[in-house]
Amino acid sequence: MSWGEVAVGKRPISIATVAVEAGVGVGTVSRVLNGSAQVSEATRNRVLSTMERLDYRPLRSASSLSKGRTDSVGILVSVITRPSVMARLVGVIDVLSDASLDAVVFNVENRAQLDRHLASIIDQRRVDGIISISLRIPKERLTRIRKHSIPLVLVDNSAPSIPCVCIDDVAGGRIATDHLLSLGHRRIGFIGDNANSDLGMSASEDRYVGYLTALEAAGIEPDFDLVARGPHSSEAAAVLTNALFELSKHRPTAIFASSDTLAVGVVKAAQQCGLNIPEDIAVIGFDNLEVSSTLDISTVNQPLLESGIRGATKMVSLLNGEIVKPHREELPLEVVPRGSSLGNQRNSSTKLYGVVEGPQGLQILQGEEELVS
Amino acid sequence: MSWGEVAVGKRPISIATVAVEAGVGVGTVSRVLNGSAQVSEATRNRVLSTMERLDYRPLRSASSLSKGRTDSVGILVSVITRPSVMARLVGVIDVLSDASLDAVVFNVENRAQLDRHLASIIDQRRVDGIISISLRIPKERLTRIRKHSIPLVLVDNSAPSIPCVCIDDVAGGRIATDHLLSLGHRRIGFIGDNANSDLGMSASEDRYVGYLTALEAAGIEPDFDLVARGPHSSEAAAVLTNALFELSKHRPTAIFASSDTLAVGVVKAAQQCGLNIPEDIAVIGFDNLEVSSTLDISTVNQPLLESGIRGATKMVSLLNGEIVKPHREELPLEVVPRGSSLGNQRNSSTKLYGVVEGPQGLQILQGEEELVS
DNA sequence: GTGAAAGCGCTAACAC
DNA sequence: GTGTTAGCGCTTTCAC
Repeated sequence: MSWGEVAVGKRPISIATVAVEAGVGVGTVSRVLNGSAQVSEATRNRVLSTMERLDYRPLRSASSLSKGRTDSVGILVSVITRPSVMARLVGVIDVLSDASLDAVVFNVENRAQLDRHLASIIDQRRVDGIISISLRIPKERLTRIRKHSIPLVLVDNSAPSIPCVCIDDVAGGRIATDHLLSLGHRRIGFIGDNANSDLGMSASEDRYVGYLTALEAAGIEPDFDLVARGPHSSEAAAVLTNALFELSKHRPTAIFASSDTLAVGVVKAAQQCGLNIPEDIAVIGFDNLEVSSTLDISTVNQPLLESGIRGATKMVSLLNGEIVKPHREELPLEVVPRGSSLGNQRNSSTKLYGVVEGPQGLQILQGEEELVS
Repeated sequence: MSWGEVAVGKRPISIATVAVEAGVGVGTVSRVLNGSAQVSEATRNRVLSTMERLDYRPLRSASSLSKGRTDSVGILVSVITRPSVMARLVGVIDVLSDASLDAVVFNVENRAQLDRHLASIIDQRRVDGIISISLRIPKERLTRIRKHSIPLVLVDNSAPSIPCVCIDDVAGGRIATDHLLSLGHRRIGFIGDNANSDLGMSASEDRYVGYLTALEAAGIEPDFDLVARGPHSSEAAAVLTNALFELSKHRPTAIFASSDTLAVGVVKAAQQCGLNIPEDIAVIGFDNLEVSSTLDISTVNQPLLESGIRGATKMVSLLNGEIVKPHREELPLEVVPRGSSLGNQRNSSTKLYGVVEGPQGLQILQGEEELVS
C-alpha cells in the first residue's frame, strides 16, 4: 500500500514510464515511436535505449484509438479451400503486409455467415476497410457501407461505383467454347456449378452464358441434354459426366467445364469409360490451376494472384486518401491449349530443374537455396 | 465557431452522445453494449433505440484499450497455398470466429518474414495470442514470447512445454512404408521435400526417418539411389521420379512420396514411362488430399481440419484463463489404401449423388439446397 | 527540439 | 439500477 510499491506492479511498461526513465516528456517518446524527424539524435538514442532496457512494447489499441484508425483491413472470403480463392487471398495478404496493414480474415460459408460477419465488421469499426473476395455484398449492407463511407474493394466480383477487380466471365466462357469450336467440335457439353444465389458467386453461370453465346455465334442450337450442374467437386463432375454420356442420344465430342476442378472429374470419368482424350472427347477447364497443368488439361488462364494484388493495392490507395480512378478493373483472360483438347502434346516440364546427387539420394535445388547438409 | 455548431461536426457518434440523447449515463450505455444483466428492460430498450436512431457504432480500439485485450489472435501460416495448410487454417479461423475472436493472418514465406512478423506481433501487442501453423518459432522469439507470457499454440509442430497439436510424422512414414512392404515390395523408393531448415518444416524429413525405420525393421538395407528430394510440387516430383528410373540399376517396385502433391507427380511420371500402376510401380502418398482420392492414390490420412480446430480450441481456452492440460496432443494417422498400391480397385464415388433433370440440363443437388430457378 | 496537457471512446469501480 | 468519475496508453496541438 505504501507509495514505493506502486511502480513494482506487473503492469506492462507504458510510454509514461519510458519518458520518466529517459528523462524526457511522453510527447518525445511518442515522436521517437513514430519516427518523427524532429527529435535530436541524442534524445532519440537515449529514448531508444531506455525502451530496450525496459523492454517496452507499445500497445496497438491505444495508438489506434488516438490515431483514429486500426491499420487493419477485413477480408471476406468464401470457402477458402478452393485453390482459386486461396491464390487471391495470398495476393491480398501480401500486399497489405507490405503496407503494414493487418489482414483480418473472415471465412464465409453461407449467407447467414456473410451477413453476420458483415454486420460485425461494419458495426464494430474493427477495421479501416473491407475487401470482399468472390462474394457479393448484399444490397442493404452496401448501403450502410456507403453511408459510413467505409472503404470497400471487390475482388472477383463487381458492383456499380465500387472499386473492383474482376474478369469477364462471359467472355471467358466464350473463348473456351470457341477454342473447342475452332477444333471442329459441334456437340459441346457444359458442366458447371449449381447456381449459387446465396453467396452471389456467379462465375460458373456467367461462363455458361458465354458458352451459349459462342454456340449461337457458331450457328449451333444448344442441346440441354449436354448441360449439367452440380456441387463444386471433381467427384460430382465425374458423376455428371457419366450421366451425360448415358443420357444423351449422341455423346458430346467435347466438354467445357466451368472450372479446372470440374474438368478433372470430367477427364477421370471419360478415362473410366475407356474414352480417349481428346480423340473421343476433348476437355477444357477454367482458371489454370496447378492441377490442370499436371493433368495436361486445356484451360482458360485468369490472373488469380494478380487479382488479389490489384485489389489490395486499390485498398491501400483508398486508405491513403488517394483517388482510385478506374472503378472496374478487368484482368485479361487467355486460352491455354493443352493435351486435353489438342492432344499429341509434349508434356514438357515447364520449369527447368537440375537434378544433382545429394548426400542422401538425388536432389533438386530450388531457387537460391544452398545445399545445407 | 459558435457553440451551437459543435454538435454538428462529422465526428461519428460516441457513447457520450448516445447517453445524452437517451437521457442516461455513459455507464449505462456501456452496460447495454456489453449485455450486462443489471439494466432494466425499459432503460435498455430506450438506449437500444437511441443507438439505432443515431446509427451508433462502437469503436473497437477504444474498448480494447479499456478492456486490456484485443479479442483477436495472430495466425502465422506458411505458404498458404498448400492445401494441407489451408485446411488447418480454415479449422482455426472457424473456431476463433465462433468464439468471437478475430483472426489476423500473417503469410510467411521465408525466415526473414517469419522473424519480421513475429517481432511485430510480439512487440506491438496487437493480438492476444499466437497460433503458428506448420512453422517452428525461432528460439529467441520463443524466449520473448514466454517472458511476456503471450499465449502460444503450435499446430503441426511442437516444442517443449508449449501447447501443440501435431502428428507423429515418423510413425506416419513408417506405416506408409509398412503398407508397401506388406504388399511384398522390397525395393521401395522415397521422394520428399528438400530439407527446409529455414522455416523448420520437418514433416517430410521425419517421414523419411519413418521410411528408413520401416526398412530396417524389415531387414532391408536402404538404397540411397532410390531416394530423391526436391521442391514441393508435382512437376519436381515427376522429374525426380524419371531421374530415379534412369539412374538406379534396378528400378524400385514402389515409391513412398512424402505428400500427395508429390505422389501425383510420381504417378504422372510413371504413366509417361508407360509403366502400369501398381503392377510395375506402386505408389503411396501422405495427407489424404482431395487430389489423392481423385486420382485413386493410396495415402496416409491425417486430420487436417481437425488439427486447426483443436489448436484454436486450445487457444480459446488459454485466453479464457483455463488450464490447458495435455501440452502435446497427437492426432491419429491411418493408411488409406487405394488403387495406386492395391490396384484392381473399384473406383466408386464415395458420396451419393442423385442426378435429376433440371430446367436447363442435368443437375446434382447439394445438401439442403433447393432448386431455385 | 522538447514538455505539458488535452483529448481519443470506452470500461469499471464506486457511490447513491 | 443507474450516474459519476477515473483511468486505459498513446497522439497531437500549443507553448516555449
